[in-house]
Amino acid sequence: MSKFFVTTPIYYVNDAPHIGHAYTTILADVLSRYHRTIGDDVFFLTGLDEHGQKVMQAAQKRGLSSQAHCDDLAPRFLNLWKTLDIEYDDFIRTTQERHKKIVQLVLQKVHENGDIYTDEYEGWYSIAEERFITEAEYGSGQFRDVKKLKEKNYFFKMSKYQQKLIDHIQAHPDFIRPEHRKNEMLGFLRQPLGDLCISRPKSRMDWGIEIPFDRDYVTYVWFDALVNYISTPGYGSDEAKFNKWWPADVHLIGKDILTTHSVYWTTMLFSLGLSLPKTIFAHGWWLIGQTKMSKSLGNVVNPLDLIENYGVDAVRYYLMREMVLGLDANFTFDSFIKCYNSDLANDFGNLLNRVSGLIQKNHGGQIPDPGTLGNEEERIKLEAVSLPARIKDLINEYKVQEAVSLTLDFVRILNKYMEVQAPWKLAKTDMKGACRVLYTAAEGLRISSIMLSPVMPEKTALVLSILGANQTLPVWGELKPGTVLQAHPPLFPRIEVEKN
RNA sequence: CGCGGGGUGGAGCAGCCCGGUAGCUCGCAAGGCUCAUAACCUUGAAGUCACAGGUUCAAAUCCUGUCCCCGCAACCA
Repeated sequence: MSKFFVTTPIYYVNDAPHIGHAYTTILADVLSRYHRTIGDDVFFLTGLDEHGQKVMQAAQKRGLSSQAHCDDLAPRFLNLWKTLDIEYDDFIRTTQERHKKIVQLVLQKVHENGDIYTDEYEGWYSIAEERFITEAEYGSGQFRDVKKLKEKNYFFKMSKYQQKLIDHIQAHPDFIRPEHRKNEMLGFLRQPLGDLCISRPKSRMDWGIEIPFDRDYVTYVWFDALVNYISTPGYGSDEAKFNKWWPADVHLIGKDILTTHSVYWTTMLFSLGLSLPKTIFAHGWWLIGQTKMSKSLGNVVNPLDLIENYGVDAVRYYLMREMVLGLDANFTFDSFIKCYNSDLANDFGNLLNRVSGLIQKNHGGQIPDPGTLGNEEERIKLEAVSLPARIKDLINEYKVQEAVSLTLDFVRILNKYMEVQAPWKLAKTDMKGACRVLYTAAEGLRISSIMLSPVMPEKTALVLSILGANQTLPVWGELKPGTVLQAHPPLFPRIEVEKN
């Protein structure tokens, strides 16, 4: 048995949860569930980033303490995860004591290693936003009341590890994925790397973790947030646990925070002398039409609306089926409906109805005995039993979309098999043949359900319970003849769209 | 010449690394079946594989150039 440690980013508590958050978290959940089904020991970590200026300001506006504000907002994410059937193993909040003390420990260590120094930071400061803005932001001209400001701050010697990082990326082709992101990072690293400002004076912003060697400062986002990946699995608090889980098998992130993870986080780990995560996987964005989803455009899709109407499994399936991991994907209502109707209603759901309907009608509602398999059945069996290994390869390559497609291909093979064998005809002339065909189709359906269970935990559990096959393995022959089928409504009722 | 990815039937994509009848899903047309959620199965129409050269017996696939689209260029999944 091997272990699998997967993380999502910790989400900023002030954002409203949207499809991007949901996507990353569902992806992590699908990978986790998959690894659990093959017997791996899984640790799935997600959580919230609760410090920083925006939180502080929002809390002040509401007349709440910053902590009370966070406590009020955190359930928005927790409730969404519940609705989305997310089975995480730990949920870290950066304001938790267990996290804060480890961040301080980390800062202390990095400081002792000589990787933190003070300097005067000079940059463009936006009075309206109460923060320093980047050169690029300044150049955009979107900020008013901007002035040059000098401030003493603490800096992390990121530059010191530049060459080591380049070497690591080149020596580990799976470290940054997909490959074109790796190339991007190597391109980025051809220029000299600067150091990282990691502090804020409390006089300006005090909602953060106090820097252990200077109480007038709090640490700013990087150490605060990224350290969650090691503080949660026990760094500095539970050595056995930490050694079991670290390094992470994969940090799942959006492509927008690739630099943060592959450069900032990585150099921090270098300073601590810890090993690096095996893979940092940057997925793409969900686009609406051809444009990015954004609050200002007002085109943000709330996953909860879709779930309410079509069920959580359909939404999970669509998100996994439609996006090639690493590339951007288009979210359209139309493609959602098509995906739902063709894959889930017509192919998967309908196969269940065909099989269970015939067994009900001609075989007294009991799964028939297959007798001796013929050539066609052997062919189906071969497809079925080779499926788990093929899917394992795809999942290990993070080709979730292909793994899902492959399973659906098998479902289509089963539909075709039914069509060709026509057990409804056989029942009139060759009862043994009808039994053999229906058993084979039902067994194929069972195995495909198991393969789809990480993506659609609820509906596949339903199918398996209808077949009386809960807790079974994707091995041929686990379906027991004689089992009484349960009656059921259509699994995925077709969505009828009004044509205009 | 900052770095990188891509341009394949009406739509969305795979194939390109390891040259050799252009594949999948959706849509469209005709037929079949009628167990099933008007679902399922078969067949068909539809592609100068961005463009121009080159290598080769043979190129979507390798090389060169051109045009167009997109991503990254330090902090929105």
